[in-house]
Amino acid sequence: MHENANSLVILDFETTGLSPTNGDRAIEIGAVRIENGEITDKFQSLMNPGFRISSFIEQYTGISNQMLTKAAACDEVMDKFADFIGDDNLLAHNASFDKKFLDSELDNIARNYRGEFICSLLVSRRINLDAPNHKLGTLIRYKDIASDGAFHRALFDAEMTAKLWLNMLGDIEEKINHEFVPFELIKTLSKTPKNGVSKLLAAW
DNA sequence: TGCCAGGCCCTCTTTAGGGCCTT
Repeated sequence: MHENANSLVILDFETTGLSPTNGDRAIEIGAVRIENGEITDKFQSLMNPGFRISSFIEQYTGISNQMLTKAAACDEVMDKFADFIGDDNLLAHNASFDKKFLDSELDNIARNYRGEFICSLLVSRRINLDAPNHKLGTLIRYKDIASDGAFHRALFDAEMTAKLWLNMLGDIEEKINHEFVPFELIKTLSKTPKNGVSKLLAAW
């Protein structure tokens, strides 16, 4: 783990599709940094993938081809984003998706990161047992978290994921004998079968 | 031409299939 275990970068990509191995690219990155329970920094940028995006993605995200022609290239934006995340640990909602795009885009420019990825979706499935489902928008409503903006834009989704995360940390804190939730506990929790979660939290 | 993601997790499971999530 890196030096500042209290600092976490919560990120969200908008992309041209689901799979970088099929040629999909990132078109927007949004991220916030939280330290000691507060948002202390943010990053947002559109990026030009070098080809036209589908009308489905234009509609889904509200990001148009016209907006992207004016944006900086992916390589340029991702270089700045690699500086932003530094060595912080990382979190995303369904992290396996954002991780594969982060890895792919950073591979293109020979950049890297040293932080560890954790996933708010995997944690939610273990602690929000009564939620109707674990989509980001559903969980925001389920938790009564105020949201005023457009889902499926990168910075808004990153901000909402951060609020959801802080809310879930509060729930976990109430169940353990710690003043804060250790990163190691989150990693263990993410791999614990649902029926073992109560016992795990009680043991901390 | 025709193909078109993949990790997690449950179950009527493990010699597998399918739903959930992300764009």
